[in-house]
Amino acid sequence: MDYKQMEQSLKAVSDETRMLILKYLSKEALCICEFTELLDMSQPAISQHMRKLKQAGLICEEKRGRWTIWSLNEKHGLFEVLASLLALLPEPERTVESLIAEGKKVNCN
Amino acid sequence: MDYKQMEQSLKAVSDETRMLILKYLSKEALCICEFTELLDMSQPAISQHMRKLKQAGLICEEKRGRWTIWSLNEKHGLFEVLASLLALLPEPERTVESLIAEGKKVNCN
DNA sequence: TGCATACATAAGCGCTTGCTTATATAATGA
DNA sequence: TCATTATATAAGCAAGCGCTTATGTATGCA
Repeated sequence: MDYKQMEQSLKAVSDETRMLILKYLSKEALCICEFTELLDMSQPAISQHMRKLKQAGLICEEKRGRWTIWSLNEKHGLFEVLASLLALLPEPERTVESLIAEGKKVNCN
Repeated sequence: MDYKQMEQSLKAVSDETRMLILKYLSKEALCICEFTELLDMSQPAISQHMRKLKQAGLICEEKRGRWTIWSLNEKHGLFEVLASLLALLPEPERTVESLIAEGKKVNCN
């Protein structure tokens, strides 16, 4: 891997919001509207973070109906390192389980 | 490790110049004036990169005479991850050996 | 004592980042 | 068909980044 590529990938990761997004995605695929709930952030803000992660090749999108489902790209050259980084981080307070309990989890299967 | 701390550490790493500095330091301790030669950069620019890496706790300084000798902080929580990241990067074109050959390597022992 | 060396720090400047608000697009459903 | 939903995109703006030049500080040496 060259320096520029690693720089771009690490810059994409080194943001608290995006680290949270990646932490959630390390457990399950999610869509934008779920992140706006989980992170209590505006939809454009989340969309822009997703774009940055996608440009770095760290996540994949899959359009399904109105939703775009995002997941970690396991084929990224830094996937293993990323996984060990995410493992060092605590579980976020707001969980996907609590979303389900509140009936806010989208069912896009 | 909390999110803010990892964000600060990764932000410090995710810069091409600083990745090069860390790559050199993964082999041996060096001082500022050697980096100005190795990276062909101004002294203040290097000093400011060092300050950023030090604030993130990634490197240690040791004052010896007029020189400040910098080395990797092996006790940093991300040291192992950092080492595996640096291992993925190619050797820089300009080597410390070439500095020695040109008589530009400082001997501060 | 005086000058050179090694380094730190500060101000300034152009560029990037991450949010906001506003708007566009595309799919779904009554 | 028309409103709703999910998402993308654009413009604008404050804050941060990385360099420059200028200057301060401490050490070593003649």
